[in-house]
Amino acid sequence: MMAASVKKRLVALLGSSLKNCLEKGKFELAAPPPSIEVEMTKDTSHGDYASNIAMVLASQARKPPRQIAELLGEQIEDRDHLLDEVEIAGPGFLNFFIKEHIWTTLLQDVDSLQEQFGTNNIGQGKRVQVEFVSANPTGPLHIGHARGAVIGDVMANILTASGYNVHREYYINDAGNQMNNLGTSVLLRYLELLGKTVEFPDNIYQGDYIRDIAEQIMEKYGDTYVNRDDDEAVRFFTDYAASMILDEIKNDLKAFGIVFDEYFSERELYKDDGVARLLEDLKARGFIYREEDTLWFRTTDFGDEKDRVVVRKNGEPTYFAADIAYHKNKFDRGFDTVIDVWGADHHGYMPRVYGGIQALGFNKDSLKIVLVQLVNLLRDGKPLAMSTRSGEFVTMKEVIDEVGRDAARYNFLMRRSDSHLDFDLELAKKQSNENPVYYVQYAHARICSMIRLAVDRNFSIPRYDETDFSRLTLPEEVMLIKVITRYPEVIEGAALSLEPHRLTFYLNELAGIFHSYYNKHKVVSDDLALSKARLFLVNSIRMVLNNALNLLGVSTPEKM
RNA sequence: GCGCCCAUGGCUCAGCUGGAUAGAGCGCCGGACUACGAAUCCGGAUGUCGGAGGUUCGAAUCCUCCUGGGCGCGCCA
Repeated sequence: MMAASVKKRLVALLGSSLKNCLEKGKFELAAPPPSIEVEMTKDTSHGDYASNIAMVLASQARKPPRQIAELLGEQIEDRDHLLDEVEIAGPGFLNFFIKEHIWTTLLQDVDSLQEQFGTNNIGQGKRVQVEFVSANPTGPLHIGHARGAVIGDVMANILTASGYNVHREYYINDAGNQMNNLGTSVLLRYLELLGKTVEFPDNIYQGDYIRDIAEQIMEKYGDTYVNRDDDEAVRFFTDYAASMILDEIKNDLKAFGIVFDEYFSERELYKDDGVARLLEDLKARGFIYREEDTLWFRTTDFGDEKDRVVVRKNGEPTYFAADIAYHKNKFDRGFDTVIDVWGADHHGYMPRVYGGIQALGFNKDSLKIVLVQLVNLLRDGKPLAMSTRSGEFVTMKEVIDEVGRDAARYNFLMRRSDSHLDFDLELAKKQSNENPVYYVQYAHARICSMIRLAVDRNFSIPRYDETDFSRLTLPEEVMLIKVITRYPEVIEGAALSLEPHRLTFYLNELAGIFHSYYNKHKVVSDDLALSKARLFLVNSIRMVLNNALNLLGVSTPEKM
């Protein structure tokens, strides 16, 4: 059974205190009470937690904030004896000083939950789809895709750990002009290989992988297609190439530790005239109009800067038309929340997609679009030029092969996703203090090493009930305990804000406090009870490091 | 030109959804292994939070304008 967090218990205490005040007529409110916020303090001289509720209430209660704080403080009924002291400070903060032994009681969760420690149930089983990567199968994944891939993957992990029922999906854009370009590119290369003189237009894909696929087709089918440049031939080359490339994409993702529940093909949407029927539906709802042989969606109704074409003059639906159908499909599958992870270069596309789902009657809030800024790939501080079409790019696979999966993943998680990221290959490769992933992994390995030593000396990791926590009196130990017990809140916050980077920052903090503690104090000593208590503590740290790194998809080495 | 995002120590970035004296890492200088792993630790300097107004008990955070950067503005995806 998970213990309620101290924060939640304080919120509850304040809630009933407020109720008492109102019932006893200590003050009156002109409006319904706002939700009560309790925050961890930055400075321990302000206690462990603080609430600003008195200041928030001041204007509607028409009393000075400090007076409100006094009244609230008096009416707190601390039946569980959580508190040493409630202090009124500054302009009207209520500062809570928690009894020290309360913290150690929270460590019971680490012992009883083990690998599950840190999980929560804010999701309550709600179904969430996370759609990410979704690169066209026109070439291998490159470094920019890698960042979105990791962020989407870890976000999905965090949501799973928060009680959501998560579905990971990759949308394959395999139905547009770019695909025809791909087919044509391979066809032309194929013809060239067979000795034909061919001209390559500018918009053709030129990477080596195009040539590889052309060679493969040549080996398999000889010159079967040499005199055919008709639509059917192009379609064959397109399908063949797309399938090869998609397989490679799947392999690369797998090597990066990323596995999808579903690869959803854009072509699915066209089956049974799905897109056409959707457009009819929208037309019936009055959002579609015709102008000069094209069909327009009135996205300006939803704040877009101009209306968008859904069916071109040549009669073909646009990518956008399919995308509305796709989002409808998502909601029809019963997801409560749909999350799209996009490259930030698509941000201008957001209003029309939000418009699309609203036109269909879905709630705007049920779609969350997370933008991931593009990555600048550097080597020794110098930028590497990249362009998919010209074939000059560093693939995701090359990056993983060069710097390693752990370092690559961790590097992508060290910044908030909407912030630009410089990814320096040489820096990411360094096994040094410039590379935070090793800092955290080293803490884990160090603890494992310590435990090995302790076991050699016939210690065992004590259970919670066998541990004498009164021996953990050092300030560093109290600090460590507090940071450990904060871990579940970090996950909850990361899940609510869809911000995976919070975990890496937390891990760096935890590892830092541990390393410092380690250098200052000996865990395994002649003092049996003390050693056991400290072993329990460091093993709890190990557990948190293990659980958090698992969520990040980063390994937890026992030796380095 | 219009729209979106960003601007925080020398550099790279956090800042928990408006809280108290704005924090890390790197870099720089000086120290710590006959002690559970030195990929570690300890000590030392650095800020008009791009600028100007506004909102309120309180602003790096919210609103307006300006400056400087990134991206977008296809019947491409």
